[in-house]
Amino acid sequence: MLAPMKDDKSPAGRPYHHGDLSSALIDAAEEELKQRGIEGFSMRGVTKRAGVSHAAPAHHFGDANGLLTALAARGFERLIQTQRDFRRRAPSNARKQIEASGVGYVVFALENPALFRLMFGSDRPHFGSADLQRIAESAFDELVSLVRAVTNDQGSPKRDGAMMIDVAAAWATAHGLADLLAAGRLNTLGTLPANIRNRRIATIMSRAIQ
Amino acid sequence: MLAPMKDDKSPAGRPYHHGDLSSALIDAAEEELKQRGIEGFSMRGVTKRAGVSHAAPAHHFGDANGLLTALAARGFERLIQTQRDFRRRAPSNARKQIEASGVGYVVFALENPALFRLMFGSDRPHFGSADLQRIAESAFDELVSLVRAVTNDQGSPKRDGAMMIDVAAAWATAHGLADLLAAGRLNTLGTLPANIRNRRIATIMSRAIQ
DNA sequence: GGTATTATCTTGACACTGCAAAGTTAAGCG
DNA sequence: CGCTTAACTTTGCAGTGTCAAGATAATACC
Repeated sequence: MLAPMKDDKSPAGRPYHHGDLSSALIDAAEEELKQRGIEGFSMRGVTKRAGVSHAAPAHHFGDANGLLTALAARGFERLIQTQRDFRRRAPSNARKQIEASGVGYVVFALENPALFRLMFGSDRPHFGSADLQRIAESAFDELVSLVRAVTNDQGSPKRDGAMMIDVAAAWATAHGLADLLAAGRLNTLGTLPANIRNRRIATIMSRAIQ
Repeated sequence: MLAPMKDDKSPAGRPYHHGDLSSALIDAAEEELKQRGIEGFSMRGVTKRAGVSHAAPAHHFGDANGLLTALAARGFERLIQTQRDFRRRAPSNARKQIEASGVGYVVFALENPALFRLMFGSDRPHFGSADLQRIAESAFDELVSLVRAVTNDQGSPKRDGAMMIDVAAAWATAHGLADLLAAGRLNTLGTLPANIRNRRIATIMSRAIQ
């Protein structure tokens, strides 16, 4: 007679307890987002990918927006990382650093368009969440310190008001290029080979800080 | 005995044929969009506002995205109009004109944040539609001719490649400011009084064209 | 080790959504 | 008047997010 084989699998072919469902759901959610975009994103699609029931995420994330909040936080981590990668390969002077940071921002958006839109073009993540707020703020803080480094390099540190303009100009330039390119709205620039495109992005970034 | 009173009202209290349902639906859709955002937008909510059955729009717009396409087209018309309004009140020299155009772009986004997001941050409108494509292109063309005017003013007209950089820089700057400010992400700038804020936007715009 | 508790996951139900099909009303036109 | 067609309603269906209740496994405690 057959043993009940209760040791590792349920009759459905998978263990009742997933083990690491929380991060598996974030992975599945990113895949779902990549393939169907925010506007096609569905919780039941995510759970299908992860092979669990449609109500499984509730315990970990509350509702769908809770899962998207965690996904957005992962996005900000990756954005920061991409910017650092580009800065590491750039000359160490402050202006080149901020140009590289802007190029990293745009490259992130091009490599993760749906995630970028979740982070900056959606109301679904809960931006009041402590985790998300902290990581998003730290991305902003890096920008501010880069701008400060530029103005310090120039000998005469600017007043706060003037520096605020530089911060707004730098962020807006990177963000505008990122959003338009990721949406395919700026194809005269977007269809160029990556290295040439990135040089031009750096040129445009350099104008923002004066 | 009662007359069937078939002259003007149905038993539901409204005429069976609306008369101008098409534009009434676009109005209702804009209100729905303003109140619930793209991500809360629902066709049934729109028809409730317009006081018709939930399937009434199908005849005029096909599906929900068809209605959003018409709404996006109205958005581009209003964007162009706002930019023209700001240019009309600005000095006629080319640089001031492009600065004013950028300020108009941002002001439009601040006054119509949900519409702006529909136009630039959504995949739902059918951007291949002839009407929408034409009006969106004409907005882009105005930008290109403004940039050309600047470079012509400077005596030596630039080559196409250089002008393309100026176009990308100007659009990205305006778009980045618009998107970030409308999303409340740039509050050091966004919370200033409108006239001061607009002067700073013009300053940032002026850096984009060199 | 055995039992109670708690965390994790499933099942079922509900209201809402967009869309398609079929029916109803009115308008245009001979 | 009658026919055709446009405009709108009703009905039905599959898919969605969320809630409540149940099932199962891990853990805590004795």
